Amino acid sequence: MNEYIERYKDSGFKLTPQRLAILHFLEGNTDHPTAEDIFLAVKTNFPTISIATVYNTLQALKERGKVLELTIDPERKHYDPNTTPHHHVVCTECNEIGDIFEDYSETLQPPEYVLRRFRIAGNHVNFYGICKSCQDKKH
Amino acid sequence: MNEYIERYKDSGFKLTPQRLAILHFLEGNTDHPTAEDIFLAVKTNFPTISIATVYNTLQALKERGKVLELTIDPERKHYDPNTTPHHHVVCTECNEIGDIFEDYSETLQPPEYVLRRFRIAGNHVNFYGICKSCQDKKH
DNA sequence: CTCTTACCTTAGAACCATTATAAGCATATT
DNA sequence: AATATGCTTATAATGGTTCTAAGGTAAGAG
Repeated sequence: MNEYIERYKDSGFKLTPQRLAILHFLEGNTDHPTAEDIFLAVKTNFPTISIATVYNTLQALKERGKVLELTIDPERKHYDPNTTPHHHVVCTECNEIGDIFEDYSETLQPPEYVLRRFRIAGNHVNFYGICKSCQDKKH
Repeated sequence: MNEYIERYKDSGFKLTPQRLAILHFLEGNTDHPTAEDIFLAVKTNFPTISIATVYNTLQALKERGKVLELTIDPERKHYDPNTTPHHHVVCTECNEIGDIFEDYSETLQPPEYVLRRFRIAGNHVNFYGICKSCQDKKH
């Protein structure tokens, strides 16, 4: 837990028990949970937590660059504690999201007509497909 | 208008006046409109149209592969009548979306550990940046 | 032609993820 | 101990999207 104290002091981010529980759940999590996923998981150890606290905490983490909000699933937002540049693969059946750690930056150059209209800050690749368990479901 | 009759007969998609108005607005449109954008635009020529009809029509077009639903803007869905493979650039300030017609498919190969878990059907690149008019707004 | 059927449109209600509100709580500072 | 600040919470509000149910339309059957 000292890791957190180190990481968040000076950032005006109070490490309350609720926030520690959320941070602990997110630490190393590669499931790309939704706010509700986080809420339900933390609730088992911390039954009084409110969904509003989850959203508030995610907002604060987002502002501090500690978490990425993913707009990939058309139905809800997902959160990714891995803020290093990487990409994703999404199951078009169940919306499961997987990580892709591959550096495509060399080849992903936006064309001239885009550079004239936008100052580009980053990019992100999504692959779409069907995951194993959804393939199996279709007998 | 005969183009539409040709294009949609046999697909069980009735070409009502409302649908023709929506198709006409979408034809060649590169603005990536939201359902509300479409509703407001069509409403000027067709004041009785309902937003439900816009959503119903978009759903039907989506199912027939005539329109792509874009999950890029965290706030709302956008629709793209251009269904050929292409990519997008998004302004992180105003959510304006631009098209990128560049073929990255050669180099966008998902790694082995992804191919084992997903049957990949496609990919999509988003570039993030700030558009001209938002750059100017920050004086 | 009329009748039937299938599908479409519409207003409004419902839904649901997310955000806002306002009251109470906890902790650090004076 | 008093105060201030920021956090948590339940609940309400918001807003995009979907659902519902009633009526409309037009093509095909008789």
